[in-house]
Amino acid sequence: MSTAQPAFLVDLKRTHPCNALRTSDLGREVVLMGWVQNRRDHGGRVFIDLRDREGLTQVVFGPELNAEAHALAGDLRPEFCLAVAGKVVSRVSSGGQANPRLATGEVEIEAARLHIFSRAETPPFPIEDEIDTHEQLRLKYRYLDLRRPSLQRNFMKRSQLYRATRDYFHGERFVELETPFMVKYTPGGARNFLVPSRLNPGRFYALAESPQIFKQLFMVAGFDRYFQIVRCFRDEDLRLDRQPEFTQIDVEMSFVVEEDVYAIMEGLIARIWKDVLDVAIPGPFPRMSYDEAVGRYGVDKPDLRFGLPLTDITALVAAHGGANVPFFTSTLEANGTIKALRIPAEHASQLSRAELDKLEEFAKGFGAKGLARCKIGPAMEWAQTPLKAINDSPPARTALNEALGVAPGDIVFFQFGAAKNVNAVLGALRMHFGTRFQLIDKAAWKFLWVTDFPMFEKTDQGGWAAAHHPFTSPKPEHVQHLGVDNGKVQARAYDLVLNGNEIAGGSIRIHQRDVQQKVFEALGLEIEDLRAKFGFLLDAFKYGPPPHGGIAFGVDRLSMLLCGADSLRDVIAFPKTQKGTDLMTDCPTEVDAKQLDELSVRVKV
RNA sequence: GGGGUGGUAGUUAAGUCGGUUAUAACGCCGGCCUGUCACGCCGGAGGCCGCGGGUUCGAGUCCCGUCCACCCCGCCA
Repeated sequence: MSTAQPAFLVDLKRTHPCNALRTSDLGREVVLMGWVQNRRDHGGRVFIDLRDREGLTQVVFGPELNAEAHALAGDLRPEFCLAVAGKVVSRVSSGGQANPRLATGEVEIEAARLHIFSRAETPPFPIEDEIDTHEQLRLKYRYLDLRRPSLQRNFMKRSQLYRATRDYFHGERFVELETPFMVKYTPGGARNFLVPSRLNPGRFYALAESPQIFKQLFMVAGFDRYFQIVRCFRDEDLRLDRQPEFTQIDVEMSFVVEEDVYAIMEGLIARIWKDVLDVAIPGPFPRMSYDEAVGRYGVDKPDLRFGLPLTDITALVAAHGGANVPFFTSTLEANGTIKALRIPAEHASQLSRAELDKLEEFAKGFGAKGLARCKIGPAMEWAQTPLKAINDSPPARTALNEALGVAPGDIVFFQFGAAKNVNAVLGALRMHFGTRFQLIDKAAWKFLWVTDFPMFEKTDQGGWAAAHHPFTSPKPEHVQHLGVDNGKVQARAYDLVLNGNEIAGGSIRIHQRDVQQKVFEALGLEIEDLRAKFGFLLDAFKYGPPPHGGIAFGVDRLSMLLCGADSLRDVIAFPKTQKGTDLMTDCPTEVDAKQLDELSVRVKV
């Protein structure tokens, strides 16, 4: 009986992982442990593929090799966990063929002993890379999903990413420091998860959205260079690339300006790409202002792997008095923006009438009222378009054609109205076409620093909110506008963008109390309010705060890009669903009345 | 808060105009097989058609509601 072989694990240790053996190991006595990938039973000859996180090795059983093991091998089923001891032999010399698709395909193990550690029920889905299973099921049986080689590769890469990060920062004299997860609740920004305090009835901790203030206090404390790989929590709606708890590489440095931060982070990226993918990422990365990014690409995180830039034609149209084109004149009257996206003829010709019509629905999904377009005719006239009145104003048409750089056969898409909506729609449309026309080089790594962000954004209530966060330093030359003309103030903030994804964001912080005070005031925060919320920070800044700045990377997104994964859930071991539930543990749950009572919490539902 | 897609055997899917016993593939179970590697051959089992109502002689199919998962908008300082 198999259970009567306790020698395994005690005096028979695993000698190799399952991807290690080659013809150079022929004749060696080895012990492998792992899971059954597959069994091919020919009666007098039984083959199994034994799998561990490294790979596969074929094991062969035969009555003349070991009768007991051969008999037991008949019982084996996928995902049984077992140990095999035997000799490495050549498949060809043993009368078979090599399998060129396996790293270990020239050899096999002749099983002299077999020990079944545990049997397995039939798994709900096969443990292999190419599975076509609803994610619901994968999440319920996450421990089986995680057995799949592709996910194991992802997590081994993520582990390397962590190692590269720690190695790099320690080499640059950063100190790894921890900050609390249970912190003071501050309204504004992302919603917080709350933790009731049993010892302080009626009071709550918040789970930290980020270690922002604490890392600044590390700078006040003189740690100079800090980093941390840290979990953060935000109670916002979820997406493909957003989880309620996520991980950041959090960084803060004293005595730096923007260029110092860029240089250190470019070094980090180069190190990570070298160590994880063995790819060289030369710096420095290109820079682009927020205005240019939004102007040319419609978004503050442009994907530079392909072109298709947007063109703002508002001024040109205005210069021609709207050219008697209804959409143009009404937009000008409303002080709106007019932008265009040109699709060159070579791509435009692929678009059927039906597809063009469907694009309008696509645009509406991003807030468009419609999607005006025109086709450039042989004589450069605007055809098939609600803007056909332009053809009655040849000078205006010529000027626009020139600005757009169009040629016959091109199709141009237009948006009119508030700049924010115009950019959102055309930016999304541009990305759509990038994919649709396969313009995106999948192997490219296009890094970009986006700089010169606005300091504030208008809120729906007509007030101002911090675009980054309220500790971001305004540009010194803009401090005079604080509270006077907030829209003019630019921040010393920056984002690192990779292939159209924001992978990091940060800023040079305010270290002068008076400037901090002015920013708070510009945001409309009351003084007492301020003292209550951020008094400790203002107090800290009384005691010689150094100039400082930092950045935080979204590690999950970074891992996703490094792994080429389609979803954040493929690089987070135990992710939540879009409703924030865990299908494996069935969480969150209700709690019993006694527990609630102890916490002085009453539940309304 | 809003829009979209999906839920039928263990899994992935098909299921026409509402009509007989709900199909297929893979998987699973039993048997045979000494060179397979998507092994092969023979045989077999397996269904709350997400859930709850309704219409109908009759519902997987039509209607209403609801739950779950996924994608997107809003949201994410």
